[in-house]
This record gives sequence, C-alpha cells and structure tokens, in this order.
Amino acid sequence: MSVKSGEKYTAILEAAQHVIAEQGYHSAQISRIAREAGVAAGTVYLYFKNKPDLLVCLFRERLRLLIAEAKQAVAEADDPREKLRLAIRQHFRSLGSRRDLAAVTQIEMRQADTSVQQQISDLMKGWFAVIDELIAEGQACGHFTTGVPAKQIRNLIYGTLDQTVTAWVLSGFKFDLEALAEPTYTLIAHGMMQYPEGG
Amino acid sequence: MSVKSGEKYTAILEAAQHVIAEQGYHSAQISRIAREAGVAAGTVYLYFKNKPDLLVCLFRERLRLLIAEAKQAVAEADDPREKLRLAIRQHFRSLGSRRDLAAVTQIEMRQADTSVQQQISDLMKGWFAVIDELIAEGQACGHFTTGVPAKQIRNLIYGTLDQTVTAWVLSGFKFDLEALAEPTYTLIAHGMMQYPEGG
Amino acid sequence: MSVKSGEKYTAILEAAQHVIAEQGYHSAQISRIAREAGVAAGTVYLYFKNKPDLLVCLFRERLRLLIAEAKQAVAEADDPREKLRLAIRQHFRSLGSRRDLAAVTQIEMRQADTSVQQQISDLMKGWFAVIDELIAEGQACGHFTTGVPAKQIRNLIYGTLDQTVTAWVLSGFKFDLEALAEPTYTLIAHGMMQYPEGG
Amino acid sequence: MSVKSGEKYTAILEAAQHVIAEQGYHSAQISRIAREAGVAAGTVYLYFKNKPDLLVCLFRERLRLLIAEAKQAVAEADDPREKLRLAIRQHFRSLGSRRDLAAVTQIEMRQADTSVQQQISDLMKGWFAVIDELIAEGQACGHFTTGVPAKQIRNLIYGTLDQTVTAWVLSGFKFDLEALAEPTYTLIAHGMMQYPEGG
DNA sequence: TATGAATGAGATTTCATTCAT
DNA sequence: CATGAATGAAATCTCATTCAT
Repeated sequence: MSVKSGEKYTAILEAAQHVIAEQGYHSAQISRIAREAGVAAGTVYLYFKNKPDLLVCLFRERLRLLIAEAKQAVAEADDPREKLRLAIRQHFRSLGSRRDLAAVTQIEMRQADTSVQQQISDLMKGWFAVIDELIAEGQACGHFTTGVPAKQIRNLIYGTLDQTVTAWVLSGFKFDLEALAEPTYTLIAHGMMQYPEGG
Repeated sequence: MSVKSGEKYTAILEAAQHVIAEQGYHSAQISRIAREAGVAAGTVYLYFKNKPDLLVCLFRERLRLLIAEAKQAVAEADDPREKLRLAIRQHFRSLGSRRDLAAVTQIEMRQADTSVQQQISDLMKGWFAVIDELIAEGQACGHFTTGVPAKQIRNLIYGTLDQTVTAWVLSGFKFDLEALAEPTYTLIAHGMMQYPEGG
Repeated sequence: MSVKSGEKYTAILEAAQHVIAEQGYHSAQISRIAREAGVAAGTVYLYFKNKPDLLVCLFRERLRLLIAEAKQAVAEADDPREKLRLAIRQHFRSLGSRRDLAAVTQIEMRQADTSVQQQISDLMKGWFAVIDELIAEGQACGHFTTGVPAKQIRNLIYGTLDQTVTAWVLSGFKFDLEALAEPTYTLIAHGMMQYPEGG
Repeated sequence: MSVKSGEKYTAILEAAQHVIAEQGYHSAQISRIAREAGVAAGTVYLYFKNKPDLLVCLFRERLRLLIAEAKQAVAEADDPREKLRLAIRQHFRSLGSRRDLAAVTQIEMRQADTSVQQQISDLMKGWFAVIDELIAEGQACGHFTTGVPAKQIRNLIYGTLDQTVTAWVLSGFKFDLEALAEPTYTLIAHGMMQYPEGG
C-alpha cells in the first residue's frame, strides 16, 4: 500500500492546511497538526520527511488541483480570448471557494524559508505553463499582441490575479472574489485606456 | 528606541538590509546585523523595539524613498497616461538599481510573520495612494476606463509591477528590469488584445 | 524471547554484529538489524527483550565461543607457561580472524550504558576464570611468581591483550595481530627488563 | 577576557565531571549540568560548541593535568627503571585520589560516539608520548629489552594500568589503588616468571 | 548611550517498543 | 510465530532579548 494514498496522508494534509491557515506557518506546530489529524506526532514523519516537506507536499497537492481545474476550464473554449476569460474566472472561483487554501497559498506559504520557496517556485511553473500555452495560442492566431515578450504578458496576468487574491485574503474575504473575474478580464484583455471613438 | 535618526540608526538599517538580503530573513541574526553595523547587539534595542520592528522600520524607510521617487517622477508630466508611464519606469528603475533592497522587499520581507505583514500592508497604502491618485485623475479626465472598479485597476498595475520585480529577483537579476518598463506600460495601458483594424 | 536457538535467533545476532560493526552501537537501529536479518522489526522482540538485551546476548554468544577456543588451546599443553603462550596466541587468533567481532567487543560494546556494562563485566568473569586457573596452576608448581597478587597478574595479562586488540582495531586492522602473540608472551612472561648477565 | 579562562568555564567542567560520573554519559543532561554549575542551559553553549565538545574539553583538561603530573613524577629520577616505577605510582595516585575523574575516564567517556572517541584517541597520544619516551630511553641505555617492538611494550604498560584502574572503578573503589603500584611495577619490569636461580 | 555576557523558552525529530491483525 | 504501522517520550540547541555595568 503506497504510503501516499492512505487516509492518514490526506488527514495530515487537511489538518496542516487548516492549522496553518489559522495560526500561520511558523506557529503551526507539528504536534498541533498531528492532534487535529488524529494521529501521533511521530506519525507525521512516516508520511513526510520534515516540516518543510509537509508544506511542499501540501502545496503540490493543492496546486495540482488548481491546475487541473484551470485546464478543464480552458478546455471548454476554442478562442484563446475566451480561454483567458475562463481561466481568470476559474482561478478566482477555485480560491474564492477555499478560504483556508487561499490563506495558505497567498500568505502563509510565503513565510517558508528559501529552500521551500525554491520548490514552490518550481511547482508554479506548472501553473505558468497553462497561461503560457494560452498566450502562445493567442499570439499564433493573431489575437494577442506579439509586440511584447510573452513572459511579460504572463507576468501581467499572473501578477494581477495573485495580487487580487491576496488583497481579498488580507481584506478578510470581505468582497466577492469571483465577481472580479469579468472586470479583471476586461482590463487585462483590453487595457485600461479609454479611446474617444472605437476601441 | 526613541531616536529616529543618527548615524547608528542608519547604520543598523543598512546592515539589516544587507544581512537579510544575503542570508534571508530568518537566518538574519540580530548579533550579525549588529556586528555589521559596528555596534553591540544590545544597542540595536536602543533604536528598535524588537526584530520585527526593525524589519518594519527598514521597510518604512525604504518605501518612503520609493514613494518620494515615484511622486517626483509622476510630477514631471501632466497627462495621467504619461504619469503612469513614468511611474512604471521609476518603479523598475528604483528597484533595478538596488538589488539588496529588491531582494528584501520581494522575497525576504514576505517571510515575516502575520503581524509584520499587517504593518507592511498598511505602509503599502502610501504607495497605492500614488497609483490611486493617478488613476482617479485619469478617470476624471476620461482617459482611463470607469467601467472597472478603480481598485481593480490598481491591483492590475501593482500586481504586474510586483510580479515582474519578483521574477527579476528570482532569476538572479539576469535581465534588464528597466527595459521592461515600456512593454509593461503598453500592456497595462492598451491591453493585450490585437485588433484587426483601429485600436 | 523464550527461544534461544533457531535460524532467526542466529540471523538476528549475525545481523546485529554486522550492523553494529559498521555503524556503531548507537546508530545501529533495530529496524536496520531486522531488515538485514530478513525479519520484521517486531520479530526481534520475540527473541530479545530489548536492545540492550540483544547486545548482551550477542556478547554472551561470542564470548562463549572465545572461551571455548581458549580452553581448547590451553588444553593442548601441560606446562602453565606453555598454556599462557597458547592462550595469548589463541586470543589474538580468535579476534584477528573476526574483524566485525573485534570491532564490536573492543569499541562498540563499550558504548553501551552502565547496566549493559555491568552484565558484560559479569560475563567477562568466565574469561578471567580461564586465565585465573592458568595462573593458579603456574603459581602452584612454582613457575609463576607468588610475590604479587594473582588478580594483578590477571590484570596485566588481560589488560595487555585487550589494549593490543583495541590498538589493532583502531589502526584499521593495519598490522598482523597474531604476529604479536610471541613478543607479547615474552614481555608478559619475562618482563621488559634486560639483565646484564643471565635473564 | 578569554572565554576559556572564566570561572564559569571551570564550573561547567566541574559540574559535567560530577554529573557524568554520577549518572553516566548519556543520562547526563545539559540542563542538569548547567543547574549544577549555577548557570543557564544556554550558557553552556557560550563555552562549548555542543555536548560532545563539552566531553572532549573535559577530557583534554583532565588529561593535561595527568600528563603534567606524570612528567613531573618522571622527572624526579634519572634511571628509566625508576622513572617507570614513578610513572606507574603517579598514575594510580592521580586517579586513585579522583574518583569522579576515574569513573569518567574509565567508564563513561568510552560511551561517547566514534567522533569523540577519535578525538580522545588523539589526545591520548600525549599520554603515550610520556611512556614512549621513557621506553626509548630505557632501551637506549640497555636497561629495557629491544627484542620486542617498543609499541608493544607501551601496550603492555598502558593496558595494564588501564585495566587495573577500570577494575578498581568497577569494584566500587573497594581496594587501595595506589598500593598496587609496586607489584604492578614488579610485574611489568621483571615479568611474571619465577626463575629457579637468579632473576 | 553603549555594551555583551547571560538568559531560558520552546519545537523538531528520532527510534525503541507495542499490539492489532 | 510473524508483521510493520503507529506510537510518544524526551533532550539538544538557537537566538531574540535583557540588564548590570
């Protein structure tokens, strides 16, 4: 039986997400996570190498989910512009319905030390790939500008989404995140400039 | 703790910035910062309440500088579109020429605990104000769209700049940050969509 | 725990000797020993009460062998002086041909805690008995001095052998242990003093 | 002020020796040693790198003393035979009057892990040097046999002394150690063999 | 103001041992 | 007899902070 498939593995990850969201990364003690998962502290070390590893695994699992949802959303359209619209909406929907997860990804996870950040950064490439593909497709068919490096377009998209979710978490979830999908798409896609006529 | 100026206050901040950039936030020991500043460890506590306070003060000082530079840059133009262009260029220029500072603001500072993040978040409002004012002005004179909440425009701008600088730091300063000002402005201002005719 | 024979009992002892010789006493994990013996960790506890008990049993088994070999060697001569010569040669031969065992008895076993040391110390009495008998015999027939307590003669003999084997192990088995039997016998038997005439 | 010269450094070493002699090496907690030395646990780490380092330093300090006393004793005679006699007496006297130290050197110190043993082994060379010099001198002037490797003579001397002191500690200090100096010298110097005539 | 030696709280992690199967 | 997943106790070490000088 794979050690990664047991319900204890899942229970520990759930508990970690909850405790970290509640207490913050550095105050989240292994013993507390274990108690919440209903296992002994030592058991955590049967499933995870150490505390940073637990964090990385948590992030990997959750990001895998987000990426899958993003891919699925994007697959529902053919036009890259529409794909972008759906990707944005899905991102806000995915995190908007999972506050613990949002708190962990936007705030707490970023308090981990550099080696964890490095691993997280690598995992993010999977997420970026979804955007990158969408951009490349849009550029190929002439819908998206090629006058700007694709990587910078990605920075615009990801940076905007990330900042928006972070602002939402920091506000204490005070506004409707998903409702921002449409205007955000508009801004990203059409830009912020008003034109006297046409546009 | 009461003295907000003087050589030693400055020296400690300089040392903190350097040590944190080099070793990361959590590995940056007070004793090391003190040594680098040429003072005793205890002396740090005459100028700062504690380690988080030192971090917050460092951020406040540096942000004050960045805001001043941004305001000065923006003041050089009348048209809010031009102001936006200058603000973006200035942001990339300000951080692009201060690698230690960039590493601290984009990476290390974010590892601080939640209470510090809260204070930093408050300080950021001063930075946001510069953008907000610029947006409001642009909207007032009809150059910027009013079809989208101003706050979301700000998220777009700030998120994009932030993500770009972070990518630059994480790349090991491998590309020319300032050179990205122009395409970034284009993207933000005009959007990423290509139009068959007009636009 | 009740079974003192059988393949598994033997296999565990063999594995323990090997793992301890290789990794040292404190780093020798029960799980590692079990794996090497081809049994589950829990199985070790069917044959041994606990880790110290495993060590004591290992030492007892091996010492039993050494004592048997010593007795057998000694039995081949009648003259106590010759018996001493043979005993020394046999000790060096017994350990000289079993490096793992030598490493365990001379180095690792001595890192066990005091209660184990006490038990080992008791077992050593069986070894000392062989020497003591030989000494008593030699004193009885006038070949060995009676001007010195027999126990101190034993300390001389055992101490010298022990130190020599330890030096051999610590050297990384770099010299021929058995070759030292003859000079060691000479030293012990005749002393280190040179006499102008006679001797 | 050298960190090695303070009274706290000494107090910690004294406390370590006492606690280790009483509880054994592995049960000797740093917190207990610190309490006995009248300092905080953290203070121990201002003077010693870690627990093994504390042990090595303790051994180094004490061995330095023993070697000094041995050298001083040896210096009182010219004849190498007499020097040997004095060295043996001094060794038994040095340890016979310091039971805590004897318990630590003969029993507890040997429970330390391999890296400590290695360092101790290196330090022991200083002790061996005293014996080696004495042996070389005796061989040079024809008093000691050259028919046996000098290193083996050293093994005889050191092994015998070591075993004798260990036996004394294990006996619970039940006999007079120093009283064994004379017979031990006799045995080592003249051997255990009785000769019909002369000798 | 400045020093820096001393403090001491606090959490990770290991691994011998158990026990339900 | 055998298994091996789970347990949980226990101790080192770090480093921000203090305070007597």
